[in-house]
Amino acid sequence: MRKLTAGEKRRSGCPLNASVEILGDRWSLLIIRDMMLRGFRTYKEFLGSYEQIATNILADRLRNLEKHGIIATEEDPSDGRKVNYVLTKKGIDLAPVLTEMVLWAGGHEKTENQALVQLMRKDKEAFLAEIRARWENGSGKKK
Amino acid sequence: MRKLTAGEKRRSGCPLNASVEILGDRWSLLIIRDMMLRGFRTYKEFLGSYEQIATNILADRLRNLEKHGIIATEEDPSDGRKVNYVLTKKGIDLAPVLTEMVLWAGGHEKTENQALVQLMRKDKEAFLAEIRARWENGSGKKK
DNA sequence: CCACATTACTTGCAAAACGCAAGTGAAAAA
DNA sequence: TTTTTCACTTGCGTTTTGCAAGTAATGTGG
Repeated sequence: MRKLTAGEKRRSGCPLNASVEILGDRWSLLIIRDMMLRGFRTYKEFLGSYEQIATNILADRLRNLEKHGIIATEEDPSDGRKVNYVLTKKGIDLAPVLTEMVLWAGGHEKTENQALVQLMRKDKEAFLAEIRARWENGSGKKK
Repeated sequence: MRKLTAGEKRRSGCPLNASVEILGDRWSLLIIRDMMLRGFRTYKEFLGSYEQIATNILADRLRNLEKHGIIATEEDPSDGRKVNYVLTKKGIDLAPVLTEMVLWAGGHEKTENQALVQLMRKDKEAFLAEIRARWENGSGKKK
């Protein structure tokens, strides 16, 4: 559990408020999604995602997620220009949050990717177990 | 499932993106929390909540939640000044999302109300069933 | 019945966040 | 060695947020 750094003050001690202060914007969870579900790791990959985040916002969000210990950076051993972003344990633990948000919208809004929704709905625990397994062995990539 | 009204365009069809576009701000989920967990129903009660939302933001967020069919308004039979806000089925269905966000922050951030976190952790399904039951019989209030 | 209180807002304005377009510097590729 | 790629930063206009104050409708006490 990280401490709050100097300037930070929470509006309240409520756990939901903490989540909302850290993740409550239009981009942070989409970045997590791209890492968790699509195996994205680089700035360029995030920029290529369908929702078209702006470059400065992406840089800001990555900084923020790292500051909160949700992602970490690694330098690419084979390419000095690249920065690889990876989920930490804290980041992987957001899988149930993402899942419930997908299920909620999948059931109440007109959305695509109903295949994913069906998969999650059919066996939520198996789905979560697979994500955890993928990240436990380092890569975050599908086998 | 509601249709998108004229001016609205989703950045993508991803269900997570839909959730984030509807609920991804610093206040909407706190309002849902106050309704779901504390039985709040009026503008004044929301204003009195610990996080101190501004009056114009509250009005805007309530409008938005109603527009998305997450809450509904009822006029108070005994007091013509009051407007009672209640969760719809779609709103109640956000309970798992709230729960997972509470559990995540409860486990990874320094927060208060660990009693709630423990309760959710110990038997998540029972907790969700109780919330649904409370709202099924109309009131949303604890017995 | 009349003054005052309460409820649910709206309005105005300053500050912060967001988003687009363009630019930069370091490393790799041609 | 020139060009391309990658991960950003900077400038600037627009939108959102947040504070303070105001308003209209309804209810209450004397």
